[in-house]
Amino acid sequence: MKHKPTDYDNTFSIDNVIFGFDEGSLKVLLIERAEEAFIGKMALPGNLVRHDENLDLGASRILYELTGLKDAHLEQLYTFGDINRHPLGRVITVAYYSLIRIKKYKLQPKISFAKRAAWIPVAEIPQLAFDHNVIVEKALDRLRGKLRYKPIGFELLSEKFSLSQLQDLYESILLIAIDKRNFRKKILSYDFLIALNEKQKDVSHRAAKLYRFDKKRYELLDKKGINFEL
Amino acid sequence: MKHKPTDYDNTFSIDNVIFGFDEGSLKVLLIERAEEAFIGKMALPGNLVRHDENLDLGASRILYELTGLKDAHLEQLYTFGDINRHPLGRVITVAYYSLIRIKKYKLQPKISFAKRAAWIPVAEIPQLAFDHNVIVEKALDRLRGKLRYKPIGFELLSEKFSLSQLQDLYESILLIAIDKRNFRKKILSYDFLIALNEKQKDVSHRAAKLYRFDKKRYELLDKKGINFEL
DNA sequence: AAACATAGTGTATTTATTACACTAAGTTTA
DNA sequence: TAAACTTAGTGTAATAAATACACTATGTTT
Repeated sequence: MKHKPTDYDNTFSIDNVIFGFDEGSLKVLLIERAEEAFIGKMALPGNLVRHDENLDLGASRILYELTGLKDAHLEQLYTFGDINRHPLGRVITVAYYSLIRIKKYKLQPKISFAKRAAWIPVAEIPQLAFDHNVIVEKALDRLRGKLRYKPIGFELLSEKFSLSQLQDLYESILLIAIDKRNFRKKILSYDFLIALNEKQKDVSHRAAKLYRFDKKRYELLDKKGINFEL
Repeated sequence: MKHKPTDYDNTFSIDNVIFGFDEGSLKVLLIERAEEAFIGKMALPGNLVRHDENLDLGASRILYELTGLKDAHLEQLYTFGDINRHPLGRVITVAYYSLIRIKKYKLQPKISFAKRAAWIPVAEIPQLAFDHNVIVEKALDRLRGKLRYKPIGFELLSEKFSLSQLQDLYESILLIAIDKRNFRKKILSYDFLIALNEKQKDVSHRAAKLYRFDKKRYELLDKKGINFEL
């Protein structure tokens, strides 16, 4: 196989899979590409890493430039490097993922590379550029695995949430049904949820009590060797 | 920051963390480097990925060339890309890991890049080239996490093993003590261990019954949603 | 005031985990 | 050749965790 060098040969890119949860369903942050390759297609917010930039920092920068999001607490997911995954050259991409509260942020691309950014329900993801559908699947697997063993669901809900909202989140991401009483018993038994003196507003039925997740308490339990599991 | 191009700039490498278990302790496969950088230092078996080579295939090829090992069932671990991790240029490395039966293979480097290959107990790993100590730590974390939730311990033991050997393995990798009766009860309850009509030989005490892991049975249970957990 | 929607609560049963100590089968030693 | 040694192998009771299950409470809308 002959090697015709291009600007894209032997480059690294980063692609971010950002999950949010809104209106009862899990969503992914996608951009519409304004440049080749795959111009006009939806894609994960990703771009080339700079020569003088660490991967983790590159991931944050790229996410910010393409969507306006900051402080997303990105975690590395997997690296995709098939020979022909990029039409313009040999580009391997390191995928990162993160969970965020959708409502806290406004989407606003900072560079023209992205025409727009939007939250798309996981069930409605179209065919994406490159191997990005595969990357999203991998991220979903990871999210589902992690959700069971780490108390990360809260990162997707607003600061204050009701137990029913939390249960909904688990049920809709893991695609399982959970008994209400058992769920409450279990999640409260860990003692990392703080009941607030506050209720839901603007609901047309009995308002639910609100809770918040106390990270410090969780870390204490974790250090003691008490492992969360739903 | 100015960019002085070198042969190593913008290249990808692969580093393999291969675990084995022998004489009651966990070991890692290391090579002695015969080329720059870090000539003479111990390192993980790793090298640059070819331009026309997928990452997974590259990992197998590199492992074979440097150690003689084949069919190691490598799994991707993590990608390390700090700017200064490689003294000769910007090289990001994709780490893979695998568990193998030490006794089944003979170590024999196929190219001069590696002066020799050797199994080194995890507790005695010296300072390695590049960021390879960090990579080994990451692989250890992953191994420990996985050992608890997937029946992978068998990949480190010979085909036929006794329950005590298996328990030893868990205890020495996870650094915990396990009750003998409870361990046996639990591991046998999963029904994926087949008792053989065979006993240990060449031991100077009562010989233990041998078992083998039945992968098909495990996969059946897994499909039924029965999750292994030690 | 009745209908509606979601919040909130307890108990009994089943299943899993833990703690715990002796006998069995071989080998080595005196 | 018997005693000492080494590791294999086994069961039960007590405790803790998971499950199954249905009604009342609180507020809103009609």
